[in-house]
Amino acid sequence: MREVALLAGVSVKTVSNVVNNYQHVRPETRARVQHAIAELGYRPNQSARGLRYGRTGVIGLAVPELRLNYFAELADAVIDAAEARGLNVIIGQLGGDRDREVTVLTEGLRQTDGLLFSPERLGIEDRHLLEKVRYPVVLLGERIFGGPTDHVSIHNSTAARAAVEHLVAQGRRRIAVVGTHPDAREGQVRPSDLRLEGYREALAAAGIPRDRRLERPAAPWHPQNGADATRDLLATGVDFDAVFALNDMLALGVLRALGEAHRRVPDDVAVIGFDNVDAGRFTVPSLSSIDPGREEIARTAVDMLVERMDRHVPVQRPPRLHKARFRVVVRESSGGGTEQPA
Amino acid sequence: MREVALLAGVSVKTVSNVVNNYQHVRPETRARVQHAIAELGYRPNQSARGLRYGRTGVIGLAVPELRLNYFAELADAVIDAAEARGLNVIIGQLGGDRDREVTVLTEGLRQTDGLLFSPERLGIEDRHLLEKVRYPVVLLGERIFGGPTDHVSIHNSTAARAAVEHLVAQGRRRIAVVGTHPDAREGQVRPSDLRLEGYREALAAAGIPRDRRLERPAAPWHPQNGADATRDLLATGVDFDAVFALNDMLALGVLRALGEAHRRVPDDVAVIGFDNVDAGRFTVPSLSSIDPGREEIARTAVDMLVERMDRHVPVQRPPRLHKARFRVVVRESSGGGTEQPA
DNA sequence: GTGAAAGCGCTAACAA
DNA sequence: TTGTTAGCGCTTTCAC
Repeated sequence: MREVALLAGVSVKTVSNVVNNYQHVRPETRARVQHAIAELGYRPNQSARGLRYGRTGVIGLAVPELRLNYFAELADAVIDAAEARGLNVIIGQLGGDRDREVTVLTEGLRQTDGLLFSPERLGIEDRHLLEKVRYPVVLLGERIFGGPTDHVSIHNSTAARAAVEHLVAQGRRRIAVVGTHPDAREGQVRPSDLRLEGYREALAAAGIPRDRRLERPAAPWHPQNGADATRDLLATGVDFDAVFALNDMLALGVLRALGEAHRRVPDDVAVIGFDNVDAGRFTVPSLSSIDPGREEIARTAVDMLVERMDRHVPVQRPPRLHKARFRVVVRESSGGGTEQPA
Repeated sequence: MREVALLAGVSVKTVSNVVNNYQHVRPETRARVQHAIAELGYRPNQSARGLRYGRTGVIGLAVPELRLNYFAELADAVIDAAEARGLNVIIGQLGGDRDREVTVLTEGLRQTDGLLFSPERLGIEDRHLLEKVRYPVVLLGERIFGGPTDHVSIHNSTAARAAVEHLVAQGRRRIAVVGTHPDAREGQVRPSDLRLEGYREALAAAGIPRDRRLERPAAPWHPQNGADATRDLLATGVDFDAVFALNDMLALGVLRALGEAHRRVPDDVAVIGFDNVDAGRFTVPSLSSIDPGREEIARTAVDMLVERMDRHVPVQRPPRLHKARFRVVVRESSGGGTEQPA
């Protein structure tokens, strides 16, 4: 910067003014400075700026794994939402490692002003960790509720109920659910429990008796486990005409296992998933699902974080919980077929 | 930091020593400082560190879109490779926007020491842009060759040839290719051209005459376009017993269109893709593909970048081109089926 | 409209 | 083993 000032024959302050688009700089001076900048290939040192401003303009996003479609699509949306506010995003992978989740949460990601945190292992019982965090955090997901931070989540049970109600509306009565986690611990709330709850509510509302043989455990939620659970279900010989997979990855496995067993989808068995990942649009048949409103989640979370990072906010607001709007997306696997195949 | 020093009754330097795990600190002093740190919730200011060190410890990764499986999986691998070297990663999405690619390349991502750059629009003709870049850049992908920076790429034509040779080895003779880009411009080298070249080489080597009706254009490489191209191919009525999709996204669409047309895979038509994205493991039938060695790509690229960022490297090395090892992954869609389905 | 100087938080060099 | 000082590159304040 000093060199630029020297070359342009001005002070560093004027260079700074030009770089920051300060209004009151004579056009001629501005041009001379810009020329010098180009000449020397000067790039402002962002660390120095960050030091001066007290903020880096970078936020962190911590997710389990980027190769899981859901999180890749979430990260995509978060990056775009952050960009719209002039922020960059550092992405950290937690990798299903509890210790790592604790470390990232308590220390934050380097060089960031705040963190969007989507844990996979931490639960309600770790809520106290959030109390101690010294920088702005917005929580994503369903693992922890009632913490001291802002939180963006989805209508798990309501959306699950809507999914099953859709199956019921298609005339299905023997509706299996794949992906339950039977080893519930007291105080733990997991997406699987909430979605199962919605499933049961929908059955009850339709006057369909619950049949525990139709509730199949599968964890973690990967296609392999969805396929295995479906094979188990088929092996029991119990009758069913629909499957609600608790997420789309499971649903991919369900479709696969049904295909292997020559059950036609949706004729013999209707299938609906949860998350509406891109992959579901490309299967044969295409997969019905619940769209959790990823753009809304990303936008809201970034907005909340920005607000918490902003020191100008006079009063510290109490923590907010935002649940994004969801949507039932009907595709071929549940008898829709109106939507363009891909 | 001053406050911590005050509370612990030491100088800021000692606090610094403790924070940086400097060896020669008396255990008792260290404990006192650590206590003060915990007490005050002190977190080192990374901007100040970055300013002092002349580096931020953050690198940038610029890719077209994170929701495209290939790039999500690449980003996953890059983040892990960077983490292994103590670096964080800021991810920028280029979104198929040429101007944005130019901006990101020339300005870099904020707060980063270097950039891994995987453009989608810039081509050979933009090589000169790379000349002007004032910070370490490693190029990823197949769009630009012969530039002044290090470059990590894959054996496009060789791998494509191996894919088609695999189909030939399965006894296929009427092998279609989906995903060509017919509007070649002079001097442009695109992955599609390189892979098509490999396809033709394999046919020639097997003594199979080339049939232009079997070369189907599709762009961009999305499932929808793969499906459309396959439907077109089917509509022409020309005979074929295998399809080489130039990437896996196209292949998903190919599988879909074949399924709709009741062509059995692999019995009637064998299919192989390129990229080996996770999604290919979960289709019915599972998808054969070319594994481009993502871990190797990520590791090599990060290593090269780190080396260029390191001022201790005495001589500036000439630009290097590393082509990662690939692997033909045989799954059900090309008559394999030995690999575990999911 | 432009310049001079102070200081953001940290660590390397040196001193004690 | 610990303390003091200078300065990394920038922007803010206050002169001019």
